[in-house]
Amino acid sequence: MIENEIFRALADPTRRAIFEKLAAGRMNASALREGIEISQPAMSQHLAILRSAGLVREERQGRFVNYEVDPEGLTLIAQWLAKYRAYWPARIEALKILLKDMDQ
Amino acid sequence: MIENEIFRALADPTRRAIFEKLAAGRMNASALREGIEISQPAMSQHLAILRSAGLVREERQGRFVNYEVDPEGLTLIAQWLAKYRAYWPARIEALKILLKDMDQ
DNA sequence: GCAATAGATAAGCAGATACTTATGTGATTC
DNA sequence: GAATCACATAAGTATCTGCTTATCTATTGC
Repeated sequence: MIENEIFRALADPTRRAIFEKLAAGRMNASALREGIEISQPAMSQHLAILRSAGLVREERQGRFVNYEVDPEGLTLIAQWLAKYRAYWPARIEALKILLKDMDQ
Repeated sequence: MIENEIFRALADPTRRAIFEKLAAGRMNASALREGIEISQPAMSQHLAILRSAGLVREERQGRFVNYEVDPEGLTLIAQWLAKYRAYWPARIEALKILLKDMDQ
């Protein structure tokens, strides 16, 4: 089940940091390592897990591999979250702003 | 960091099942065990983790302890998700419906 | 072809996690 | 007040996770 992979992937703070960095723009694996203290194999392993969860996708460009956020994973989280909307507080401003953006 | 606790808590499929069951309505720990094959201590441990993550809250009622969904945890996930709204696909129907509900 | 570079994969290991059984704690019932 | 019930906590253990070092694969440039 992919839902399980998504939450497992995000359970690790290093992977969330990698994901956040990717959200700033597509980047190859070496560039991702800058600023995060992490070995090359560890980064490669984290990216494989994020990719398998559908949170990230890759595109090989010569001997570089560019990674970027995959909207599919985010959509699945949004769907999971939507199941519990009965419990959300009346105002979640961030989401209101989101919807306004979407309608423009 | 609570964000970390939330994602760690949701990384376990048994805990997500417990959370989902609680979303149907407040329930005590014994009632929660019905339908899920899990020992009493295991349930108690899972509930402690969900509670510590802010996903669930408890209210003691005599010798029973009623658990219910805590909106705080869900709000934090929504905020985390909102950070990446630039990557959401143009239409996430579930969330649109949510906002319409909220405006009424 | 050969060296260098970007990245993936393999194997091993220390620490974390989710379970188990056993026991403790607090409230209820008789 | 003794037994019972609902639940929490403790301690031990098998399994999982994330790291490490070592090695492999694929691409580039000479």
